Amino acid sequence: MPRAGQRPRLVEVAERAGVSLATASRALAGREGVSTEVADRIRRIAHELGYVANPYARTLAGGARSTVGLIVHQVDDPYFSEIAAGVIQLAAEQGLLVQICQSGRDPVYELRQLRHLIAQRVGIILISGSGYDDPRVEAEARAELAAFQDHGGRVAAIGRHALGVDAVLPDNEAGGHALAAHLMDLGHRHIAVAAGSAGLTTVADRLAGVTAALRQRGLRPADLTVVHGDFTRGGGRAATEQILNEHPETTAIVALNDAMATGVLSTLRSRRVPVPARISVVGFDDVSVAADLAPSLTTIRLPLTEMGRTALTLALKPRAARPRRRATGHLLVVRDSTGPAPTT
Amino acid sequence: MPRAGQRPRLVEVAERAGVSLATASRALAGREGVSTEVADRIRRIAHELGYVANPYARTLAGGARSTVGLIVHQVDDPYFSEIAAGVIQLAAEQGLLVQICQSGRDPVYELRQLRHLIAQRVGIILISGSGYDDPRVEAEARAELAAFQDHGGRVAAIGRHALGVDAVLPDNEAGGHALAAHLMDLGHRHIAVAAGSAGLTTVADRLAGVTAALRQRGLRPADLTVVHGDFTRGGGRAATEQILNEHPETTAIVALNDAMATGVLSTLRSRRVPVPARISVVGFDDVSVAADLAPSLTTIRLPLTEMGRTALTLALKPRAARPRRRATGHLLVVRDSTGPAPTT
DNA sequence: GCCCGGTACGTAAGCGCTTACGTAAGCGCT
DNA sequence: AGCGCTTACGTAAGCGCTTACGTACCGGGC
Repeated sequence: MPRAGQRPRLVEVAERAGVSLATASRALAGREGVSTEVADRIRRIAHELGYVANPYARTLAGGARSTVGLIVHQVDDPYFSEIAAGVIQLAAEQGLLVQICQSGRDPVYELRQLRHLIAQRVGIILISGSGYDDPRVEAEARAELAAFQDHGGRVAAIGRHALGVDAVLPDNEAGGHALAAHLMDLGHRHIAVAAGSAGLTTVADRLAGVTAALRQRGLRPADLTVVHGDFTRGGGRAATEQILNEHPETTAIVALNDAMATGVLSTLRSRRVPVPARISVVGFDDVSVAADLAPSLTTIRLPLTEMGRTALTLALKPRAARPRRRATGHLLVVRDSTGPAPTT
Repeated sequence: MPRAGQRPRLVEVAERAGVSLATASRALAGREGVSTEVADRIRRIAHELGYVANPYARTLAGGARSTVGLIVHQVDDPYFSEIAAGVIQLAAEQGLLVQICQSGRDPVYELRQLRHLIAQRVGIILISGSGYDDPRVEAEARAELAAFQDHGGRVAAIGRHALGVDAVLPDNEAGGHALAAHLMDLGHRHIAVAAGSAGLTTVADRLAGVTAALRQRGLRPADLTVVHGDFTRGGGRAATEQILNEHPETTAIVALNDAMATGVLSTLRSRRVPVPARISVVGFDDVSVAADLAPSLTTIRLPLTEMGRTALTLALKPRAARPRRRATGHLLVVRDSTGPAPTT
């Protein structure tokens, strides 16, 4: 008998179908050992009753955990919100729930969030955002994730390669290379980099691509100005001030992500420096507003939403012998923020 | 005895403390009926063991549900991602987990997500984004939420008032009024509105504010051009095309949110229409990129992140006799996209 | 001295589900 | 007919926790 005002339970479904709890459970789980007619009848009745399994009971009883934990640095950063959108989309299609956490770019806090998710017994953990250069923290995260996987959890990372788990990896080095090459093709020789914190692996990788391109064309790394700061709009502003003051000969600024590029453009505008006539600017990521900045931003396109989907797809597959890696590819999108180097 | 490689259970804590399961549970829940010394000892041991309650078992047994479901239209829309950031922040402070769902601006799909969250037995539901003008769907959502609350769930809405639940309500009408007044102060008399879908209550409310301001100053509503479209960047682009083609006398465009305003600016730029010299543009919401568009956008500031926090705060309080309402206030932020009406 | 009430704890019954194991029926085979 | 094997289902034991109820003990009032 259905209890008034309560959600139907599996027993109700089973009773209505005239079968036992076990059979009903098996039928709804799509497990074998139930004849087709009976299974169909059970499913039909479940649907009629609006039955939805209680995930707490299901998980407690040892069934599949159906929630995925997503760790981002900051949801209101478009880089992460676009990734999150991809994850949430695919999760909804698969009937999974997404629990989202912010780490605030703090490795220690991130570790705490990670432990919290594991304690909450999520089935899948997706961890996005640059890794940290601090071997201690990375090692702890690695160990925690390894243990989690040994107990049947699944993990995928987005944009970090040092965790020993499946990963979706943007082509950071190649992208950095393409940006620098593009600027040099335009005649720029005095290039400055607005880089994020030195402790982020993403920063290091992108920077490596830039310096490689310079070296390839005969410039010495010493010719490159690199200013580190926050990997955010504010960091871009600060870096630009410093570049303008200390390296006035600069004709092009490479911001290592679009958030910083936004700050760079903002400062140049308020300083009335014409872009790209006097200084060219490039970003990295191609978040969706990049095309709407003024001038619209030349940048490296990463398929952010797709990256989110891919990461979840990896995590839904059974664990492989060795961590899988998916490169994202990269695409230089040339817009209005870059132009020929000014002829002195 | 601790089972190898498993997370500690409450029994382990209880055994180590030499007490029964019940006492351990009471102590950790901070319930009374346990002497201070014993409770302290239990808590200390739990901490030493790294014990974290299994939320599935806890919820199944009838304890407090500790997860909050957040429904947004689209996470990668800054309006929602900034709200989400506020919710996630506060949730983390409170030790709650946030499950996030996208409705994709589809009322039917939204209803499905809502039912899904309820079926998942979340404890709190936060539902953000404009309401729909479709009384059938709203009524169903209302009924679903009422039943959910009757079973002890808590609900708060952000930006919708027809759900019969606690709500954080942006000052849509007053904001619309302020925008129109600002433009008229600048001498504009040929104003067009790039409005979102007519079926969204937010659109209707903001539009009402605009027309009220016009009427107040002696313009007839017929003098106002209103073009409906998607409540997105693309919708803003389309609306602008139509306005330029069919109402060339227009000197100011009111976009009813910043996403549309972005599209408006984008189209005006590609059409080489000087802003604000020839046409002024205003938006609504003040998402964080609004200041970085070119020209920077005059808009109505809503405390988005704060709104997310406030909504969760409301939901954490016990239900009141009548739904509570919190107005957000509004602030006209004048930037570079508005200027005096051109002297013909 | 006894009874009463309160406090501090233990006992055990679930919460709704999954699944190992048991069982009965049906089949083909010798 | 009897055997074993498979298939289709039922039985019941938990998963880890909360909580209603029971019990032991202590102090105070008459």
